[in-house]
Amino acid sequence: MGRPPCCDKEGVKKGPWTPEEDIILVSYIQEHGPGNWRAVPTNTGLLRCSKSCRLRWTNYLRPGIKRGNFTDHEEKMIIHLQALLGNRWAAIASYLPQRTDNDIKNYWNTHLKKKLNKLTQIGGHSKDEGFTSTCSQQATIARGQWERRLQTDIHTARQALREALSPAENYKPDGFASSVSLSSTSTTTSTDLKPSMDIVPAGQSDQSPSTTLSTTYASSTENISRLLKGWMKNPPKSAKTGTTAAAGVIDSTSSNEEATLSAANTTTTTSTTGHGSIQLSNAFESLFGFECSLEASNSDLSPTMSPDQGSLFQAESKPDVDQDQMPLSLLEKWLFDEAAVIHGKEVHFSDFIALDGENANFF
DNA sequence: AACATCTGCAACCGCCGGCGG
DNA sequence: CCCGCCGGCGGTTGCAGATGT
Repeated sequence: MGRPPCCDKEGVKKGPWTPEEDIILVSYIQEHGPGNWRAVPTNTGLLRCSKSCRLRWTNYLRPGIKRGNFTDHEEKMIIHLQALLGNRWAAIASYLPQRTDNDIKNYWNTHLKKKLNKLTQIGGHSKDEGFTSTCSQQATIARGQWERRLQTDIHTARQALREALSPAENYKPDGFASSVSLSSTSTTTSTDLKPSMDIVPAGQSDQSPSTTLSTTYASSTENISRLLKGWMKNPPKSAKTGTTAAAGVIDSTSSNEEATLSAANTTTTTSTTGHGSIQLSNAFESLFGFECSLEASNSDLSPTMSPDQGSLFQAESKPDVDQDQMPLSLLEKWLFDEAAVIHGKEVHFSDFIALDGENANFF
C-alpha cells in the first residue's frame, strides 16, 4: 500500500530490451541461475528494475519457451482451460509447459476471444473452420457436459480424496509432497522449470516459425540461442551448488533445473519429469483434443499418466502456485465445504480442473 | 506508392500474497 | 502481530509491422 513501484527510480530504463541487455541478462543467469532478481540489476549494471529482468527472462529468454503459432491442440486446451479456469493465465500456462502465461494471455485476447465471439454471434454453426466449430460447440456445451459428468464423478473423487487425506494427512504422492515442500522456496525458480524441452530460443519456433518475426532482432536471438546452448553444454558451476547462498532463492529445484536443462540438450532426461510433462500435456491433449469426446475426460486422464509422472510434473515444472498449493487447500475446501461446490448451481470448475489434474495424482 | 487502419506482442503497471525480521 | 521486501499474477498499453484502401 502506497509503496512506490520498483521502477519509479530515476535512471531505470524502460521499453524494449536490446540484444546487448538480453545477453547481459542471460550471461548473468547463466552464471548465477535465475532468482534473486533484486540483485540482477545491481550486479549486472543493467538499468532495469528487477521486475523487468524477471519478466524478460520468464517471458522471453528462458529456455524451453515455444514461440510461434499455437497448435490446434494448444488452442483447444486454452479455450477449455479458460472456460474452466477463467482468466487465470498462469494456471492455464501451467498446463502448457512451453508457453508463457503472457503468451497465452495475448493469444487469447488477440485470437481466441475474437474467434469465439464471432462464433457465438453466428450462433456456433460455423462449418468452415473445423477447429472453431468444434471448439465453439465445446465451449458452449462443455460447461453443461462437464458439470454433469463431473458431478457424477464427484462422489467417487470425494471418496478417494477422503481416503487419501483423512487417514494420514501426510499421504501425498511423492511429487505432491515435494511440491508442497518446495513451494515456499521455489516459486521464483520454478517458474523457469521447463524440463526436457528442446531449447527454442526466443523468436524461433520448432514449428511453423512466425513469419512476423522481428528480423532486426534475429541476430540477437541467435546470439542468445548460442549463449543458451553454451549454457546447456556448460551448466553454471555456481548455480549448481554454491549459488544457493549467493542467490538466496536458488534451491534444489534450481539444481534440478540445471540438470534437466543440461540433459535437454542431449535429450537424455535425468528424471521422469520431462516425460511426465509431455505425458501430461498429451493427457490434456487427449482430454481436450478430442473429437468432441468429452467422455474421455476424467477416465482418459488417469491412465495416461502415472501418479509419479503427474506429480513430478506438477512439482517440478508447474510454476503456478495453484499447482503447488492449490490442490490441497482447494481439495480441503472442496471436500469440507460441501454446500459451496456441490449444491450450488454455479459449480466452480476451476476447482474441478484443479482436481481433475490432481486426479492424476490421487487416482 | 502513400496513407490509414488493424493486429500482434513485448513490456509495463498495480495489486496481492508469502515470507522473514 | 506488524511491517517491509520480494516475486507472481492479471490487466492494460504502446509500438512496430502487416494489411487494406
